[in-house]
Amino acid sequence: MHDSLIAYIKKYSTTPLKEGDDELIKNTFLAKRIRKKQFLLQEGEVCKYTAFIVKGAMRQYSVDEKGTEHIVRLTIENWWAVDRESFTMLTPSVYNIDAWEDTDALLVTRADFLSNLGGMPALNEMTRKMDENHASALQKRVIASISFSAEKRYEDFARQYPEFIQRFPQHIIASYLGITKETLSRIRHQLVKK
Amino acid sequence: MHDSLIAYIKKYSTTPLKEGDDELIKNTFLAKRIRKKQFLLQEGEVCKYTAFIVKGAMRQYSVDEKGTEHIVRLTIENWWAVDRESFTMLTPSVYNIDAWEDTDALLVTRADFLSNLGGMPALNEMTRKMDENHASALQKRVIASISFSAEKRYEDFARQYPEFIQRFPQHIIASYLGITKETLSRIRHQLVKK
DNA sequence: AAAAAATGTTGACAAATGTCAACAGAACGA
DNA sequence: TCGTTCTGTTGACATTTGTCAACATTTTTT
Repeated sequence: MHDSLIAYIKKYSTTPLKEGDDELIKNTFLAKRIRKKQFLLQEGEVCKYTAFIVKGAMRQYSVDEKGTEHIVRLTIENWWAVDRESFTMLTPSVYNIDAWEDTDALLVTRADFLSNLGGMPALNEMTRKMDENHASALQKRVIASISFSAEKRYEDFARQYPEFIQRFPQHIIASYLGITKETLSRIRHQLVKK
Repeated sequence: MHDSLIAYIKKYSTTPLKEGDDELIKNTFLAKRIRKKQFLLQEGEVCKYTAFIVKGAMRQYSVDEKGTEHIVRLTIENWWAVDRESFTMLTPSVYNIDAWEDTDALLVTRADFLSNLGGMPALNEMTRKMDENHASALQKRVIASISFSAEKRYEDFARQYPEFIQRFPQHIIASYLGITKETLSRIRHQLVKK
C-alpha cells in the first residue's frame, strides 16, 4: 500500500531516505478507503488531510450560486489531493474534494507531517517540488484560458493528460476546461472529422 | 531605497531579523533603474533575477504565434517581478518581463540569495509565504476564468486591484482578463449605465 | 428485472465575445 | 511644434460558446 508513495518520494527527491525513514513514513501516512462520492473535504471546512492517491480518482471543485460545479483539479494514482492553501494556512476552504471512483488513499495531517516528517530532507524537498510544479501548472492553465480557444485547450489537455480522458466523463472534462458539455461534444465531433 | 524591502520582509515574516541582517540584505539586493520598455527577462532566457519593485510598474507576458501579447501578471510597488519557475529551476522562460513605467527595483540572483540569505529564517519564511500567496492567487484566477463572465471578472479585478486600473491602460487590463480591448470598453460602458 | 440516474449527442436559437475598420483626443518623441 | 504613437470608443458584422429541450444508450441502484 505504501510502496507507491515511497517510490514517488524517491523519484521526486535527490536526497536519499535514511534507515528507518521508510517506517516513519508508513506510520505517519494512514491508509484510508474513500468510496465514490464520499468527501475528503467540504466547502467551509479546513482541509485537514493531504491525500496521496494509491488507486482511484478524485476531483476538487467549487460550486457557484447557481449550484454549478467548477472543476479545479483532477487527481488519479500517484497524485496528491489537497487544498494546499487551506491545509497550510488552516483557513476554511472554498473547495470540495470527493472521490469520483472508489479510492485508496494515504492521509496525513499537518500536525503529523510537521512533527514526524518535518525534519526529513527528502520529504521537504519533494513537497517544495510539488508546490513548484503545481504553481507552474496553474500558471500555464491561466495562460491557456486567456489565450486559447476551447478547441485548442481541449487538444492540449487531451495530449498532456490522456489518462484523464479515459477516467472522467466528458462533462467533468468540460467543466475543467471552462466550457459546457455540449460544446465539448461538438468540439470532439469537429476533431474526429479532421 | 532598501527601506521598503526591509519593511516588507518584516511584514511578511514572524521571525525577527537579527543584528546585521539588514546590512546583508542591503548588500545582496542591488538597486537598479529599469527604464520604460526595458526588459528584465526575455523569452528563451533563464530568469536571472528576482526583482522587488520599489517604485514603478512592470508586466509579465507571453507572445503567441500571431504576435499577440497575453499578460500573465502585473506588478507595482511592493510586489515581486520574476518567473519563479525559470528562476528556481534554471529553465528557459516562455515569458517576457518589461517595465511599463520607469522603475526602481532591487535585484537578486539565485546564487546570491542562496549563499547570502539562504540561512536567514525570516527571508525563507517570507519566500515561502510569497509562493503560497502566488499559488492561491493563480488558483483563484483559474476559477474565475472558467466560472465567470468577462463582466464579472472585470468587476472583481477592479474591486480587488483598484490601483492597477489607474496605472495600466485598458488594453493591458483586457489582456490580463483574457478579453479584447473593445469588449472591455463595452463592459465599462455597461457598468457606468448601471 | 425494472426504474432511475448518468452520459453523450444533436438541433434551434440566444448571448457573449471577437474582428475589422474608422475615428478622435491625449501623450510622447524628434 | 509637428508628426507619430498610444489610447479609447463605436458600428457592423462574424464567430464562438451557451442554453434549453429532446432523445438514445449505458450504467447504477433498488
